[in-house]
Amino acid sequence: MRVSKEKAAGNREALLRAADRLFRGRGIDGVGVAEIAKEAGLTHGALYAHFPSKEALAAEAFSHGFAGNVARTRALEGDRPSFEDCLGGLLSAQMRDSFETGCPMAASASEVARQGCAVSASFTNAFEQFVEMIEGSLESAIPQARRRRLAIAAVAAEIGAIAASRAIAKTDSALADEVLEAVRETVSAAHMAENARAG
Amino acid sequence: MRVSKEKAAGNREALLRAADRLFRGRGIDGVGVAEIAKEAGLTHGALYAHFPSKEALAAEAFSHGFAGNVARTRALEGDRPSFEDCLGGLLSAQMRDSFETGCPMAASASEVARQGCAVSASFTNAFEQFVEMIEGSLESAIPQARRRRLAIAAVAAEIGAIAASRAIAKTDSALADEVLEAVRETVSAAHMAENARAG
DNA sequence: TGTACATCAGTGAACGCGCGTTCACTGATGTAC
DNA sequence: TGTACATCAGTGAACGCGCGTTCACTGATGTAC
Repeated sequence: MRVSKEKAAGNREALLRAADRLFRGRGIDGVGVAEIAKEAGLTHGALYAHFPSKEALAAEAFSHGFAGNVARTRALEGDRPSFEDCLGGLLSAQMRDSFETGCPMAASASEVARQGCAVSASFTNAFEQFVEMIEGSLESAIPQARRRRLAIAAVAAEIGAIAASRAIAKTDSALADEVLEAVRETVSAAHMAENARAG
Repeated sequence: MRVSKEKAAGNREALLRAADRLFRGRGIDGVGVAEIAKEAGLTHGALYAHFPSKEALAAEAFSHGFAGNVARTRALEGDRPSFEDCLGGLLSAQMRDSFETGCPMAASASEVARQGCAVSASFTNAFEQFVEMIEGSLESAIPQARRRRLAIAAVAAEIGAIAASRAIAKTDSALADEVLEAVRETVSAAHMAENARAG
């Protein structure tokens, strides 16, 4: 039966949150639309009143989830965290172990490459936003082009480090921790080199 | 009907090659056992004479494919490529665009985190081998612990860079290229800093 | 404000399909005599 | 070397199941009068 506009908007939001959580935890191919709808307190048919297809839902859920992570990070780290603070927050065991709230890009990077354009566009958009956020934490003495380069590398390295650390953790937790630390230290070293160069 | 031992071994090999190729291209969840068997010239039932389950096949296919990539890389780059040669070969548009022969770790990093122990163990093993290979390209003036750290970071960054670049390529090919270059330059900068430090 | 009615979010059965795995069977291979 | 037979790689039908999507229907909501 028909529900109020407010209720419908709330249901849509619930679908996005459920999809985001489940997709991060088990992958887009690993979760069915029925389970998403059930978690949102609906039946699967209702999902198609809000989204034309599972892929469209995935694309929107990714954007939605990423925006949530950005907001949470901002609240946690304040207005102007240092570059090293960012690295520390992103490349932590906590970020690795929280599948459903951790970095959505690391959770789905290799999967997105096989999805359609809508999902790729959401990923790209999130990547750009993420880069700008990291770029903002870099000292203005470093030329802009070099800030951007370092920020891009930091984001890409973070994605690889978290994804690899997660894949390894089930087998060798010491190595999984080592991966996070190695990337943290190495990106930080590149940062210091840029600072030294900038004088 | 029964086939000769040689033929059976050949069929097993064909199954591994087909599984490796298809899993890299479309993900483990994205390919069915029937298609793998068909590509190997068999029916799906035969697969279970060689592997106890799809997951076991995935784990072995991953190891098999990774070993193939290592052999191919060795043949291409000779005995002692420089660290920068390694980076250039790994972080190239060619490596990004060849889904089925490119880096298997980048192709499945975020997926492996959700698979069982067997797949995780294969991934971990490959990661370690990869790190040792990169470590071998570093100057011996750098202390061993620092060589290892840099090698781990390079491998993790490579995985993230290729996976992200693939995810982005469908939407923004310029940014996809920028990612590869940024990681190449940044890891190279960290390498130079280590060399300078080592004197 | 009260009434009649069009709208449409949500339901749940049904669609065709492919999934991973099992199993009775086949028949060439490999072995024991 | 020749023969009888056990082995087992491979076949293909069948298992139960969940998938994404569609659709006739329901009934509360929102609107027009």
